[in-house]
Amino acid sequence: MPNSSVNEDYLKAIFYLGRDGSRVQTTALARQLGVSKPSVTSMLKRLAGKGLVDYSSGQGATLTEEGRLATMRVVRRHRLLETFLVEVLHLDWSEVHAEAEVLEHHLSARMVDAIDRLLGHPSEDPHGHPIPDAQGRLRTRELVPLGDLAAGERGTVREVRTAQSGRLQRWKELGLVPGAAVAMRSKQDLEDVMHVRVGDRELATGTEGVDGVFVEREE
Amino acid sequence: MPNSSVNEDYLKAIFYLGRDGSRVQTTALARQLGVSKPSVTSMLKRLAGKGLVDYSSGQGATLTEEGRLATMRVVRRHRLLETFLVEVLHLDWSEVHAEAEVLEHHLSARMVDAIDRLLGHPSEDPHGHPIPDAQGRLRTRELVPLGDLAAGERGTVREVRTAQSGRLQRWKELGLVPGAAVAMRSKQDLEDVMHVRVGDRELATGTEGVDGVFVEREE
DNA sequence: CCAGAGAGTTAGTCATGCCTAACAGCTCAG
DNA sequence: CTGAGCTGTTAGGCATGACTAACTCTCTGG
Repeated sequence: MPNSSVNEDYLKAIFYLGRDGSRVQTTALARQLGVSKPSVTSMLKRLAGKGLVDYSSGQGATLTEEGRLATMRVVRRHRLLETFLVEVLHLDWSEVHAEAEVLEHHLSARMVDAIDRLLGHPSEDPHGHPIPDAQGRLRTRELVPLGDLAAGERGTVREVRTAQSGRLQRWKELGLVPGAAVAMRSKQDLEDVMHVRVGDRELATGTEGVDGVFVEREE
Repeated sequence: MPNSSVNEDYLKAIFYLGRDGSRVQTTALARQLGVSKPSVTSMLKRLAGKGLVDYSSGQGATLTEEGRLATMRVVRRHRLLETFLVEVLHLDWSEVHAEAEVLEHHLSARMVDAIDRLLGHPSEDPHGHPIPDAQGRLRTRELVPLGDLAAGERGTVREVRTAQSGRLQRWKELGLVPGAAVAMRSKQDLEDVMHVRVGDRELATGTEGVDGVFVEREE
């Protein structure tokens, strides 16, 4: 039995919520997926039955190795799709997430290969997320939230993490896209205001406004 | 509620089986869709409840106007997808049907428009099937099965109708593709053998071998 | 110490689609 | 005219994945 669409959504959510190594809580999954807590409990049991997650009542869930591989295949499809939608179909950077979210569950291996080939085997998607390779390996980088830069520090935007198209649109207008050079000018932590140079423009913002923008620190 | 994937498969099947204007039988649908007859009965009731088909017990089913429009939207997505898979992703003519069969249920209006635009608003798919326009209008043509040509008659291949990739592959090798000029040389009806000129090649075949190849008669 | 907030579970339901078993009605061959 | 072979239906069940109601458990604050 291949994984169903819903199935894959749970795996992805467990993957993202458990990135810090912690076990993923029922409530966190319910919130993330927009379903009730009992739905999560019952689904975790089924996923455990399929060998995709480790789960014991009340202790949260983690992916098994098999579950992690299955998740990487979904993430690979998602990120290749986003790249494809932007590069080939010329859809907007800020809109492609929702499309990819649906289609990622329905692409055959043949189509994934064809897209990968057409795009020249890209290593990251338009938002800077690394694309897992066909073996499920995912490149990792040392990134920090833009807001974590100290005054005077410089860096380069590498990833923008959000599923909200409005935020993406704003960041695009501000020049906060992967590759952009940034420099933290000053921070007033008490008022939650920071001044950041983005390319050759100045930006004043609160932490919330750039939450999800990740940069590589300049050495 | 949008139509589910299964839902759309039933509508398509009713559309194709009912092209001749007849009401579509439960058994025919069950065979076409590979499900049991009771499944069909129960689904027809639900489709009738949604106003997509006319159905009364024991009398077969037909599409309502609303059902026909919904079907045209699916057919449009399917045929645009096939064209796209061949033209852009360079998948083989004979393989794309299965892919399109899945994806047709999951394309947003935005993606359909993007594909349509990228392809330059094509009027037919790689197998020669007309693509319904965005308003659900479907061009109709006077086509006859290749095997119906009388000895001496000429024509042009316009559509190849089959979901079997092996048949498509064979026809491609034989040159039986949309646009090909054909001429019926001779027919031995008793032995079910006909000799057809395809482009500049000679082909000897039985009716079965070219069942699904439709031609436009030369005036 | 105990009340309330949260986390998490069980129990019971529902909708969607699928299945088999059983039965009813029609038609046609012998 | 009778039974075999269709057609099609009803009835009852199953898996998936969701829900609400109601419960337990644990932790924390007063």
